[in-house]
Amino acid sequence: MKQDAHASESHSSDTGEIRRQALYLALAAIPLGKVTSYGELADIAGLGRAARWVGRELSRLPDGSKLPWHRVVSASGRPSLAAGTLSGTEQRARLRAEGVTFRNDRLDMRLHGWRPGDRSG
DNA sequence: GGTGCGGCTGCAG
DNA sequence: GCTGCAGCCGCAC
Repeated sequence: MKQDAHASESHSSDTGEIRRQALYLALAAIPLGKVTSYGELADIAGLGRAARWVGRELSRLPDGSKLPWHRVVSASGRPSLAAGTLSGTEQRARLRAEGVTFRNDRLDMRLHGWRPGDRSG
């Protein structure tokens, strides 16, 4: 059966909110010292291929957020943020602080890459 | 309700 | 390994 529209007063953007929370949950699930890609994170959150949307949401996160946004990098293992930017520098600093080693502005996804069910964490 | 855009991704050169 | 191009999904005009 289908629920009537006026039954859910927050129908205007509840789906978007749920997706956002799913994203936050998936992001919070990334263990320390591990990283994941935008596409992977989107898949984990059940968003499919909405990798770009993930990146956009991460950029909208407040500075005081407890979420490990710095653990999200591109699939190639390179931070999407430019090294010259403030956020880019902070991302690299946080990752290195967690034990992630960089090599030529890139990290080893085979070593630091995380996926749901990974026993490394 | 259609169009454009995005912190991406995968493939080809 | 880097650059260029097309595909994808969801959000903001």
